Amino acid sequence: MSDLLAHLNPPQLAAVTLPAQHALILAGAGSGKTRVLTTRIAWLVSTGQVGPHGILAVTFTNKAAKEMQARLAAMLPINTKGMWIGTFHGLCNRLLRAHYREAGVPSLFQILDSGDQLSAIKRLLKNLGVDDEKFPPRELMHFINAHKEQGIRAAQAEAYDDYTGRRVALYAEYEAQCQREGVVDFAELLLRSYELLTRNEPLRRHYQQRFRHILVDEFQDTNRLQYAWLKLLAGHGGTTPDAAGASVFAVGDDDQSIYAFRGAEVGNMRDLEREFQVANVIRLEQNYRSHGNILDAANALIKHNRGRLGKNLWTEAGAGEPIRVFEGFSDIDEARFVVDEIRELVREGVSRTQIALLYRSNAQSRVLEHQLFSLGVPYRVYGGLRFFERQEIKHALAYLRLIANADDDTAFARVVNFPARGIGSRSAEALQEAAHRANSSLYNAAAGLGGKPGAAVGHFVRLVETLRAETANLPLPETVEHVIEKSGLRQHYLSEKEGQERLENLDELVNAASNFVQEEADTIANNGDAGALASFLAHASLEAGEHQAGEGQEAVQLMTVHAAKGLEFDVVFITGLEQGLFPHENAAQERQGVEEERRLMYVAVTRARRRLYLSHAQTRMLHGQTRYSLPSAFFEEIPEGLLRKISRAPAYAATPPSRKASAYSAEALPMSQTSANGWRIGQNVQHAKFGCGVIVAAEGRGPEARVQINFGPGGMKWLALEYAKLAPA
DNA sequence: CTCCCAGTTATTTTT
DNA sequence: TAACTGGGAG
Repeated sequence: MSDLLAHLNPPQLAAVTLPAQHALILAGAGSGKTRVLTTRIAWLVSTGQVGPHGILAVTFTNKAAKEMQARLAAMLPINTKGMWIGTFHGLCNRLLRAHYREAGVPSLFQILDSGDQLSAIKRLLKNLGVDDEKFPPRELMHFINAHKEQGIRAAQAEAYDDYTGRRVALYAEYEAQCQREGVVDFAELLLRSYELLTRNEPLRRHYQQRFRHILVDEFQDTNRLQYAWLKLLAGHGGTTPDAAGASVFAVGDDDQSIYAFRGAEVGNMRDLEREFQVANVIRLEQNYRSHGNILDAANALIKHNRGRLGKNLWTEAGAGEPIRVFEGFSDIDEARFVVDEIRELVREGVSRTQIALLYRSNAQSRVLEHQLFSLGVPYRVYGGLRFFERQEIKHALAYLRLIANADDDTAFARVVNFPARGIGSRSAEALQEAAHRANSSLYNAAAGLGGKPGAAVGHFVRLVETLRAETANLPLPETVEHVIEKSGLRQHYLSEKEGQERLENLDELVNAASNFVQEEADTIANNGDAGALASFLAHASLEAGEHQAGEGQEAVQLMTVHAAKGLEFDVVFITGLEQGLFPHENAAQERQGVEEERRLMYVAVTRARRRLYLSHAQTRMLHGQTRYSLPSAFFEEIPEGLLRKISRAPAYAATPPSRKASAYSAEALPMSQTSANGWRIGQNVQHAKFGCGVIVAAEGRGPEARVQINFGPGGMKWLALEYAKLAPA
């Protein structure tokens, strides 16, 4: 046990060995947060304060849950499988499977991922004859999820106007449809298990007494429902706090809260402190990742935010290099600089996997990729389609879902005519119609219809029935294999010209099933083969798999700043640091928007271990138009002394820029972009009220003429030339 | 049913 | 610019 606590710094040690009371750990970037969390659990268990049974550890991502699981397995001589360690959604799934009757869901309920949910909503609108122009499915989905994440059911939702009234009604219809089909979306997993525990007192007491210690990772990312769920499990559910409740150990960093846009409430940190009367707030401020200059920059930047819980990172490592700043005259120029610099670093021996290229939005990767590709630098882009989201995989899973639950209309609609078997839109509509009238599932309607609108529908029903019968006693991997074969999926992709990769993925699905069976052997043994299929399907929905994109080993890493959270690299390039892009212009409108952008920048900066580059471009191709921007306001928020402006290394300076000759001078800008009244796009101007800006766009002539100006911190403004008092700057 | 064209739109994303 | 969607034609 003593080596368990060895090498912990004083605050870390204090956090790990805190008595069984509520605690809030403010863990700065690179301060050993995961280590504290796992060591805390290991310490609690190995000192006999609590059995593995009494632990509940919650994370946001499967990756984090797995890492915690693995580290614990290495620290403790016991089987860690008995502990409840997982994501919010994974744990709720577990709860609902265990108590499906009490929760009012079928034993083999299916989980809709966001794509499935969207198709379910589209189908609902079609069935009800609702105009999807007036009620865009995406918007409705967001409306429904936002309500669920606030713990609000359709019955309680406020209809403050006619339009919202309609949306609430659709929310109610959606709930009914899900219930009928025996499916549950992501938000529903949480809400349903929250309601289960609220309404079922014996069950609630059982879990409240069972879990003695609740540990939460990335607490700043919790939404309201997740917080309420934690409160309930910790015994803070009723008006009378339960004396026998669990101790909550929450670890988070308000400065790294970057998911407000999807419902995260940083305020939960303060609420926890207040409502749980947290006496133990511990700050982990010693950073083991970055050199001093990088931390100083991060600290100075984040100081511009208000209402922080407060934290200042420091390191024992030296100051290190200054932060390098580069200004390109175009996005292409910027990319060229970045790639030249990368090649130089690689030549000096830096591993490409230790170089990260970060950007605010995915579209920015294009130019960078182009440059990397043309100079033959291996790279890997994060994001994009993941394994279980690929269409061939979703198709195969849909067949499996129908076997497990014939009422799953989303799965039915997906594959009833895939591979094509002559069930076109008219048969599909007839089916929808029949199902709607009979208030039954598509599958039942199809079975009841017999063979009337063409034998094809009957064929499909029989196919599914045959598949179900034939796979009833097969082990999971064989079931998957069988379904791929007999559904005609393999045949279909065999004859498709681009089908090769899809076939490989289908084979990979069989492998995934084998691995799953092996890993979950003990869990599955209790539930039988039907249980194995259901848990595999849940696994597929809850864990979409790796962001697979060219597993190239020695490759430069490209990703959005969001995707970089939690990662670290020796060398980091933050690109596109321009006003309007980063901070993003849409954020200026949102409440607290700019502060969230600043936290995003803080996350980006603190990814770097040894060297940090900040780059921006004067012009950039955006939505097919050339945009002119000022450097990001964030440059002003970092002490000048930490920054060093650099220009291209002499050897590369000679490379002729392609898009425009002679950079850096406004005169070089194309005259075709000249607007009325002598003002030019790209020109720097001064405005009495808004200060300095750049003309970004222009329209109209004479007295109608308007120009759009990017005023940096002042935002983007359209001004009529006739009235605006502009002066050249 | 499939293919093609025109129109639309354009932060960030895990489960 | 480019990617995706929906509608219409073959």
